[in-house]
Amino acid sequence: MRLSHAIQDYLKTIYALGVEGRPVSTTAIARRLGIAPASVTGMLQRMASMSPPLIHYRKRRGVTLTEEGERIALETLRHHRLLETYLVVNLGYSWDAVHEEACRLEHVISEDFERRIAEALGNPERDPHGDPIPTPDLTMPQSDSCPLASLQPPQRAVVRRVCNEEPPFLRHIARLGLKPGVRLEVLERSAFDHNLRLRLEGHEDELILGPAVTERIYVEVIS
Amino acid sequence: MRLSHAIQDYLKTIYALGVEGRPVSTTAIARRLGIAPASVTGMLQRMASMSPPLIHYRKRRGVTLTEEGERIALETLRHHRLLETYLVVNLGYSWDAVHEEACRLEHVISEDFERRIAEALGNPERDPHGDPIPTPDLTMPQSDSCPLASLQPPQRAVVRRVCNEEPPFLRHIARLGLKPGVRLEVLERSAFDHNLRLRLEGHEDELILGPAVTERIYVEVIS
DNA sequence: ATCTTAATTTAGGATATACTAAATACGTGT
DNA sequence: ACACGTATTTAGTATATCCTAAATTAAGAT
Repeated sequence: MRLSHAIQDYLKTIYALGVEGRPVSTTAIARRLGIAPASVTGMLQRMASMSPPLIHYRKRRGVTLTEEGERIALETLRHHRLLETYLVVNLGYSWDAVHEEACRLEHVISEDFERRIAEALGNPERDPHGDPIPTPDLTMPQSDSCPLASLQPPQRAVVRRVCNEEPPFLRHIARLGLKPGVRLEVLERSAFDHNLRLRLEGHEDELILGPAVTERIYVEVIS
Repeated sequence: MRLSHAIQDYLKTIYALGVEGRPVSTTAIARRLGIAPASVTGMLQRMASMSPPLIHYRKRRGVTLTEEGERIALETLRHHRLLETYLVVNLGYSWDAVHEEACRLEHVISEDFERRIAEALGNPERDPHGDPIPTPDLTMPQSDSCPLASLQPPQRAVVRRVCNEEPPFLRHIARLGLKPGVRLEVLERSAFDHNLRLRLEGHEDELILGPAVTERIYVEVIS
């Protein structure tokens, strides 16, 4: 049975908000999707009473995904991230412009289309922002990156992932040269504002970044 | 203002059925879209009363497109045919598999996406079936092809266009080698069933085709 | 234990897009 | 001019997805 775009978006959202199986609240979903909480309640009730059910719903306790719900969330996420990658690699989009386009395309492409772009890209494991792409059998590649914000001088690390889809943020990051794959060294962490001073590999000048940035950038520490 | 997929489909259909400005009937639209005539009436009324109106609607007389309606029909058709071309040329689809995929994608791609695939393809004027692709300023390329069915021996012609999207039909045509660009010579036209006997350039054996096929294949006569 | 506030759900509507059944208009042949 | 069959429209419903306003529940503070 073909599910609606709206439902696919709900599932993606619940997947994204539900770290380690903890239930996701109505309000959190509403905020993320930009719709009224009351509308979310209605939809959650419907999704819980479908067969098979897409979510476990406990009144006023929040929701978690069923196996079926997670399957569809991952399917949609795979579409999204493969599309983002394809748009950048094969159609010359800049990385800040792909999210919106992929959000619309992800709901309508066929499994055939998915397979073809995956193959054209060489079955990538990461999209241009470094987000892991669910594999064809819908398991999410794991990685042990941590927020840049958690590093201490003089640790060195590689940028792995930028966790914010907003175009202005992404343009800012790109201008600084912080794209996935870039190596960096933390020079100083200031006490109260938690700013980080760091140097990027191959760059002369230093950067100072606040937590609003460093918490969104995930890195892998170089031992 | 962004129009719904449904409305875009109605406009495409009215465009396709409305040869030389003649009004299109409710029933014809319903048949083509596979929905009930009553549903079409409702939608046509809505489309006629939008601002700007998308169609001229005269009760029980049928509808024609307004300038705005035609603009959107052509825009959608441009999307559709560029997508079909892109799927065949850049993603290796066979020509009988692209219609369905393009029907879903055409409603969600951005103008930016349109521009990029057009450029990647070298701004083609025809899709894989030979259908003309509206230009970026939304004029439809004209051509003077005619149905293969209208030829008489010993006329010679080039296949230009196959006017039927059904995958089995397209597979049949491809198996015969009748793709756009192929030259052929009409050897005989039989009197009552209007079968055509013909030979394709570069093929040894002859073909005999009935009107169900020859009326769907458009050719340009070689003088 | 109660009060207050924030989160959530219920109730009642709106819109877009379909449906079926019934009513109406049109065009053709007599 | 009329009657019949076909095309079309109207009327009344259904579903999906959103909304706002009001009611309810839960959780933390006094």
